Amino acid sequence: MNSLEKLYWKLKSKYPQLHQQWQLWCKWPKTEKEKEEIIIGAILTQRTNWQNVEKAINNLRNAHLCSLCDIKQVEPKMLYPLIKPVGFYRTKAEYLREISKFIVEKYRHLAKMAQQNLFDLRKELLSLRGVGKETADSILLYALEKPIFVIDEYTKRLAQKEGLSSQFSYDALQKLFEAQLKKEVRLFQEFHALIVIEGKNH
DNA sequence: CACCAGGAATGTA
DNA sequence: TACATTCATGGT
Repeated sequence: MNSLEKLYWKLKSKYPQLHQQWQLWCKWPKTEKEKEEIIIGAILTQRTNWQNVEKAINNLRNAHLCSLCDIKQVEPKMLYPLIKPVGFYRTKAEYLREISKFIVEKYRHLAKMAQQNLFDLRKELLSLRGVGKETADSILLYALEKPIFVIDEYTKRLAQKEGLSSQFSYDALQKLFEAQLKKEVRLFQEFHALIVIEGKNH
């Protein structure tokens, strides 16, 4: 077992059950609707905490605007009051419309989208406004179930603390994780979730 | 009022 | 490619 595998098992035994939010993100299998909510959540969670995202997601659900197809149809302004709790709600409403429009018009639904290869999908996602590496990779891993490791601030901090690498850029860490772990979607999902839980716990 | 919260976009060497 | 700076809001 290498150092990353050891770290995974250490965290897994430390947190035998995932925090509420991560039960959805790591759930298996997911419905198409749940996958769409993951994408919506990935945009909304930027620069805010999950508690606020949950409020917004609930508002969207109650308004029957919690699917990519629905969001694509409505004026972004309709989303303002619903997603207000997450902050940056004007910008995020635009981002949601943009990604929904892109996915629905190009692929129609996520199952179709997931057939596209990882490299092209990542490039497409990164070309959208409001989607950087972390958000793109979160969508790829948790909604499209592609084997790509998500790096975030918690991952960087933990990597430094554990002395896992000499480089801590996004790309360097992603390469490291993917090289030392089996490229299994479930493993990548759960490991990243555990890293965040550990990070928030400190 | 200050600070926090799972970033992204742009500029610079 | 990597690091620094700038931008953008509501909750506590």
